[in-house]
Amino acid sequence: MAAAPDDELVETLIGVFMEIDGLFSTTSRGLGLTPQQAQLLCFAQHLQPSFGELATLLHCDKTNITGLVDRLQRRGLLTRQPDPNDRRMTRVHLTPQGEAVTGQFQQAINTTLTTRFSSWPSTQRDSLVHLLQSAATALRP
Amino acid sequence: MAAAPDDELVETLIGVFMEIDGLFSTTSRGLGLTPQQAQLLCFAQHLQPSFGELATLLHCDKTNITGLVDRLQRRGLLTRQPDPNDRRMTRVHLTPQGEAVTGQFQQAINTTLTTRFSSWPSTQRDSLVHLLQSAATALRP
DNA sequence: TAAAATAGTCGACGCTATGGACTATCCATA
DNA sequence: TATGGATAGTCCATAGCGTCGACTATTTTA
Repeated sequence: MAAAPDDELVETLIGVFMEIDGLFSTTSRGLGLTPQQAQLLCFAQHLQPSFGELATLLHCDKTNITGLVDRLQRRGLLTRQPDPNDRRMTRVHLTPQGEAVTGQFQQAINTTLTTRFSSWPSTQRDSLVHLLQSAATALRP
Repeated sequence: MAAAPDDELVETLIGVFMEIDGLFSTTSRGLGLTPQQAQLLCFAQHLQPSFGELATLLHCDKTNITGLVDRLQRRGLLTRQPDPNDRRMTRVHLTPQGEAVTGQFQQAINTTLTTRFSSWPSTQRDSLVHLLQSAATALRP
């Protein structure tokens, strides 16, 4: 492959991406959720996002959100709440059951991820956190 | 959130993951491919993977690969080749046209990713590469 | 007040993903 | 060497994802 330095950065970034992708898929499936559903629930946990906000957060069309929310609402994990300030908007609120399963998902991700890094010395972990924070802002255009 | 140090690592990892996820989606869509199709083409570029290998690489069931390959074959981007050593297996080979579009995809990812990091000094880039390589192996169970 | 922009919904269409049943092939080992 | 078990791919049915275009209701702006 004879990777140039830049290609090496790209390559490792994608390697980490694919590992986390797999972790997200298997973890959400284990809880009876699709990855998209799990991601939506995580976004709805602290904000009460509107449908349009969910569409931009999930990088998809707004018409997709309708069905996504329908299925999660049918299972009692969230509710539609009208926005008091703008009657065009609908906001998504998690039910207690939705909070529970979202917490389960996050905890599962958290424990597998932290156990994977448990052998790392804290100095190495700190420098990775620091570099990843810069990388995340660099990646946002 | 008052994140503990470990939660901070998880949080930044997921932040980077989601940015790359969005980049993959928009880039593949721009070339008329789904993200799964683009990923399959990338895997088929240097190896000639069997269907089962593709299934594990893409973290999905083998029954899914049949249709995925069907659609890419119908568009002339790859061919099915019987394995000479094991007549149960079918291997996937890219056509020249498939090589071309795969190269376009990779180059698009590559350039946007490297321009995002263009302002980074090379020492910082090197240490990120080094840490990410360790992280990728740590993430593989 | 009329025109333009925004928020969500619906229907049609194709792609993704799984599970179960099926065929063909390979590989033990009796 | 036969036969039983494992493996590789396919097909079907079903559910979910994702987009586009058209539509209604509600703001916003001119």
